[in-house]
Amino acid sequence: MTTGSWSHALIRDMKLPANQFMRTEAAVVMRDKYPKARHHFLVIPWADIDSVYQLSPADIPLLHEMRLLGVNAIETTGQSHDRFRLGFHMKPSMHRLHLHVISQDFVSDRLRYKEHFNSFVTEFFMPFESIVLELQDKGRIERRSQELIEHLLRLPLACNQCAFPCSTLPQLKKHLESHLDS
DNA sequence: GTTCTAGAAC
DNA sequence: GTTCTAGAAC
Repeated sequence: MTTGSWSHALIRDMKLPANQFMRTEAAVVMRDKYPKARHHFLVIPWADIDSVYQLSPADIPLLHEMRLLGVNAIETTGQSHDRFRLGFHMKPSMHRLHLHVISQDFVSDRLRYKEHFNSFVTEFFMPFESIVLELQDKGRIERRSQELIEHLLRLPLACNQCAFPCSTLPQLKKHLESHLDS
């Protein structure tokens, strides 16, 4: 194994039946190994697509199948669809396209860094529909600048559900718990 | 992606 | 004292 093998973990793990929460001929749903909210799924295609930046308009039917799998996964949680968002990270660390399906509580012991939170609540999280629209309009997904990526991940912490000010991550995490079951 | 850790920043 | 940041991981 090379030192970069961690970045191929999704490609490895999706093949293991124990990890396949759902599967079709096109894609697999896995639970995120380090969930950043109470419900956090990944939808990963079998096709060798590295990231959103390798997508073409021909992949739109696949994307819609991935979205449908994500919706099916949401339904197993018993929670309302509007408590979830589906989207892709602007700069993914792991190889193989993966659609995040994540509940918006962000209550998780695995949410440990400011960047974790900002990667899901800022424009760093690129909503499913906006990716489809960009593919339709431009024929591909244009790479974002490193400056923009760093800016988004370093934005001040702000609760995604209200205007409560949170200056530190421990403060935010405690505040997020107060939103549960509300 | 995560973990560990030292030093800075608060 | 607590939190954040940044770099290494053989």
